[in-house]
Amino acid sequence: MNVEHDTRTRILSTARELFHGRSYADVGIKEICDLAKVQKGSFYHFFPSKQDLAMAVIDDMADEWAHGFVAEAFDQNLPPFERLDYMIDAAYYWQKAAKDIEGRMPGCLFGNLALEISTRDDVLRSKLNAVFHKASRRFHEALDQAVELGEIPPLDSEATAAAMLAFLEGIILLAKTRNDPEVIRDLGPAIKTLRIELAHPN
Amino acid sequence: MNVEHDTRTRILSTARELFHGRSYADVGIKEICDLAKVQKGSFYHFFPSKQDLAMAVIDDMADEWAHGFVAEAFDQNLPPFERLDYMIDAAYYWQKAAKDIEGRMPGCLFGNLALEISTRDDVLRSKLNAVFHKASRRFHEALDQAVELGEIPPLDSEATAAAMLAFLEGIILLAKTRNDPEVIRDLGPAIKTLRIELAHPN
DNA sequence: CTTCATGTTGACCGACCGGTCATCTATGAA
DNA sequence: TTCATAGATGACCGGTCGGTCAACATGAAG
Repeated sequence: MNVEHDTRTRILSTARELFHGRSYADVGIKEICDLAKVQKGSFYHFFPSKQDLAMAVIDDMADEWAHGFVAEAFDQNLPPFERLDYMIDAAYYWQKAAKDIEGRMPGCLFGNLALEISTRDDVLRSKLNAVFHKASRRFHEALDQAVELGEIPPLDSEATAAAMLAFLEGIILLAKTRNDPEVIRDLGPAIKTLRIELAHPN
Repeated sequence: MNVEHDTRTRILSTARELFHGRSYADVGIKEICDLAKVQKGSFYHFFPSKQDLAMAVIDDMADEWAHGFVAEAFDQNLPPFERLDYMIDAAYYWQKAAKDIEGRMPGCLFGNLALEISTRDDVLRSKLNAVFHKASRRFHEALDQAVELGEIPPLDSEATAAAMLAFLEGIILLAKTRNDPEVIRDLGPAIKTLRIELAHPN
């Protein structure tokens, strides 16, 4: 039932917000429970450990992402390169909205978590790696279609896709460090200029 | 004297290693003291707080960086675009060496700290921002020289420089998440394809 | 020999950490 | 009506956190 899982959902969304806005280590279970109006024992009824919570948070966010503006941006009806612009725009507006409300740019939850915990927790690292891999596939698709349509010459679309994702994460990192979402808008469009050639056989 | 500052130096380099290999929040002062063979009271004789330690660590690393392989990579005698290749190579070999020794990729200390603490500590954030700004100046210089030499058409060299730095941070992030330094070598060279055009007056 | 600054020592502080647990309540099937 | 199960409660655990402090060692200047 809905009510049964309501507690779990409240924990999940509260944790996601806090992890995103601060960091994994900096947010305690007590704080999550207080904000979600859940008792600690209740928390551990749904999540065996903080690590499990993090896993669930990543899954949750990845789902919402995939079915949300990522699905919009990578709409098959859009010309491939417009999807890139859409993605940059979406990132910009999201970060800007967050900053307008909270005064600071949270950045990308996945990027944040990846840098914070991937040296400490291999399970979470590989989960985040999977999220990135899946995201990179969208870029890959778009690039292949752009080649098919003759919009760009053939290239190593898989590597270029990964490079584009890296660039996206990189500008979000820089923007967060400057606490200025405009960085995303200023640098973002350069994502379309990234190219990795096909390795030619020798 | 040397010996007088030896304790401070030991704290500093131990903290740098631990922060780089794990994270700011995950490393306690006790652990730093134990590894550096320093008493806790002694620690607080040199650093008023953990935040001050972080500041010193960032300064320390930024100095070593600037006078180390960054100075080498951006050697004025190298052709501008070869400096970019050099920088990517240096990042690759450094991360690879670290992984071979410790089994995991530490990534970029500045990037790690930036994503972890820039929403929590504005002082540290702005210090990290300054480090990035300084690093971006090297790219800027190289780009301006490439234009002067007629190697590339004129472009918005400041924005492109920032984009290149973002890309570098992005591929290190991705590589760390995949725990595979090869990502840097595979995607890195694409840094040379990044371009942001000059905004034309309308 | 005294004074003073620089540094060292380790016990100590309250707060908080992630996590446990016995106990209680609500619900719905048999 | 009974009983099992899912969930809620909050006290409690050992350990660690960042940080403090009074006492003490050392060595150079007067």
